[in-house]
Amino acid sequence: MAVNMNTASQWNPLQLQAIWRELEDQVHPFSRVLSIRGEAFRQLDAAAKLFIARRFMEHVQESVLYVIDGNGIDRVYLGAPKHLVDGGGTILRPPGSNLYWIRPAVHKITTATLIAPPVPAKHVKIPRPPNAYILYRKERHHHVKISNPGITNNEISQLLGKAWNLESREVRQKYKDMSEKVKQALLEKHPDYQYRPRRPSERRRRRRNTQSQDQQDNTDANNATTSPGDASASAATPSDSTDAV
DNA sequence: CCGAATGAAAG
DNA sequence: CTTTCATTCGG
Repeated sequence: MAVNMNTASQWNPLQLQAIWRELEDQVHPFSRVLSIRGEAFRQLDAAAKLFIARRFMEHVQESVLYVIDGNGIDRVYLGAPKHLVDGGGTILRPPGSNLYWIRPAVHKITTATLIAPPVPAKHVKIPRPPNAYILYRKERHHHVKISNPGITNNEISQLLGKAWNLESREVRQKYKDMSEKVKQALLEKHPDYQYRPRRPSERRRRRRNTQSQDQQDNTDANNATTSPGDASASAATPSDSTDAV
């Protein structure tokens, strides 16, 4: 496993064909992942792996990856990562190591310990980066709570919200910079991160009314969410009773 | 889950 | 413009 990627394989073309024919038995219209015995895989050099991968790619028409089985079976899989995590599996990459695929946990997980580093899986939810005020509040939360026995979190928010607005631009800028750094660190760790808020529909109904909402109509003080725009959504207001999770 | 603050991001 | 959600944690 050295540097030669583009050099010729130690296997001649005829041998490569033979290796491929054996694996090709697994190929059918619905197979998206190839299974290769660990022992056989270790016989392959870089060029041979590339040869096989390209052949398989002709069938699946997508980028593929070699992934070592992390469930205790001496086996390697070739395919797009998404097919390995579809059923809830996880692909882990211990630092400086190969990729391991962890099965959801069907019957027996014998060698789960093989993969110690808690590298986040593909689809774990990444929390959004905190904004300047959130960092400010987080930093002072404990102190405020200690200083004001019995204070509630909501009151802490009110207190620190006031304090925040009274802070100098320098102080606020300091936290703004911090939030920016936190965000950059997150993007570095998760280059594909994207804030994806759920649609209002798939979450709860009524949200609190903010500034200048005014009392347009006091028939139902509980019903907010009146769009100021037009009459398109006036009558509807679907679901209102049960939202929850 | 909600709320209470602020602000980033998305629609 | 609107809403979600990042922080906190008792209700």
